[in-house]
Amino acid sequence: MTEPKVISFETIRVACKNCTLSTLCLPVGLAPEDVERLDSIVKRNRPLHRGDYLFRNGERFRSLYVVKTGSVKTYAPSEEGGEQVLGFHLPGEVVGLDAISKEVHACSAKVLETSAICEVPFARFEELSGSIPSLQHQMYRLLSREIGHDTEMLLLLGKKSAEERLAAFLLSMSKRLRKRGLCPTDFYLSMSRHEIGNYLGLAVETVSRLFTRFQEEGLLNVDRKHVQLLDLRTLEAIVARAASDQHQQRSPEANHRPHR
Amino acid sequence: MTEPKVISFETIRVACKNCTLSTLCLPVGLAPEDVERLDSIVKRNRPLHRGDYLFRNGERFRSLYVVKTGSVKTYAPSEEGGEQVLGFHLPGEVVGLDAISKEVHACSAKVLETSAICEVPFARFEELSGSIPSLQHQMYRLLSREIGHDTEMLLLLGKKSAEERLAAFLLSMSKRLRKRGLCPTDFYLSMSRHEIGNYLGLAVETVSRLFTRFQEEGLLNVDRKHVQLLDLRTLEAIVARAASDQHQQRSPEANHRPHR
DNA sequence: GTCCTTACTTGATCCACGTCAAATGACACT
DNA sequence: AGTGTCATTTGACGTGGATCAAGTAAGGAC
Repeated sequence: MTEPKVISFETIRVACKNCTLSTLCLPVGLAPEDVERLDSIVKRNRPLHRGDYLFRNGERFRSLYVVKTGSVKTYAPSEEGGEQVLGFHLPGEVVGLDAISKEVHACSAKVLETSAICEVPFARFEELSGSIPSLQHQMYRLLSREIGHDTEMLLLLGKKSAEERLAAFLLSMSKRLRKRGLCPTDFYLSMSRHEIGNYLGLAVETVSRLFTRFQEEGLLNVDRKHVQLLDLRTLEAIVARAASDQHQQRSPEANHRPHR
Repeated sequence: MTEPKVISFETIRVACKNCTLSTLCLPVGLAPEDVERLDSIVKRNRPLHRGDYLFRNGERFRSLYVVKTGSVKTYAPSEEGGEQVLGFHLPGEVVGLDAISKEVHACSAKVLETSAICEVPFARFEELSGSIPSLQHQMYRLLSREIGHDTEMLLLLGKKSAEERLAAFLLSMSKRLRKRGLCPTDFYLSMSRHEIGNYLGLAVETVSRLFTRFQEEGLLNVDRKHVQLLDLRTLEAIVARAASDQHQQRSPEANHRPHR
């Protein structure tokens, strides 16, 4: 409110219709006037900084948040500082979807680096989506995609080795960066080794050793938080390996009773 | 059409408004005429039997399925018969939510025992939900709840020991049966040890040994697929234990830079 | 009933990864 | 530059649970 000039500049720059994420975040085929309506309910707060919270565990659910730039981690804290990292959220991704059902946040969302975040008050969004079919459709898809993603993580945590997990994590980052037009082979990790390990169900030491080993094997270069993927092909092979090598269970259910 | 009496009896019996699951499955406060509308799009097929599929991996997504009686497992098959069991679905639970986004089923759903299943064609449901706000709301909540549930599983697979996993699984069954008015301490497991192990990320042998040990410790009785939980309190303590014992990580992020 | 298949159990090893310990390196603050 | 803090790395070791290997028992076909 101190500098109208800045505000108006920001207003233009950040409108949904100009957002570089619009293909990720807006429903395809949304009529311009509907984009306006959506735009009008989205709040654009000042940039947040490392350590800031979007919301905390236990707070009442009010809004969804869309990462515009930067990154956010969500985690379920337990007493005594223990926590389970639930996810890392990159630009274009929505945070807070799990809280819709309970109306209370079951996890906390913390900003990992200076980030721009859009806030979408859910009650208003829900109302709006009732009158814009393609918005509703997009929301169903968004929620469903999140379920699909969690499902992949279940597979990862349930069946894969440490090596496969880290490879999958790196490729996931790579794929998501590519989708956003960022370099998929050369990026900074805004989270610590500790957080990566926690997320993947591994000890920090294991993560560290794997980075070292991957580097020795020429799959990547690491320097601190900077990662350069050198051999996507092999990394993919490592992830895919799980399917064939592992748990070679000769599906005893496959040929169940011929139940004529 | 041979016995109108039976047909009409069935028609009445299975209508949504008479369904014993309605409090689980219908939005609260749905107007009677809206229930009718929902009812009219729901298909009620003949009972399915063990081994039947609701849908398979790769098929085009058309409908959601609601388990009315019986149970269903969903799993992601990989070549050579390996698979990851994604979930077991009890009466009142919806199957297929993860396929909305991709329009193709990424997993298969197989019936574990003779079951009655309602089919809800999604396109028609989606349309309907656009004109019934509370139906839309319920759908958002349903999808969100699924995300929350997956999130719990992530924690389970990422951080908990074999013992904790099995205890959590049994308590989850118990809780869900209780919600449906069924006996929460005495039930049959319609899935094999193998499937339980797969679901929990454990080897069959480990599951078997744990059942034996839990029985020795007086926590439950098992006989084949029949389980009687004797000491819910202790089982809960085992699950909760994870929070305090495990990964006693003194959250290095907790007191991050005081970023004044 | 017998045979056969497959589920489950139990015991004996093995190893991937967690845990413990210590050294090193970044970065922030003075 | 000097110091303290904390992230990361590296090494040594221990263990939970996977894997391998029988043995047992239940259910289905005939």
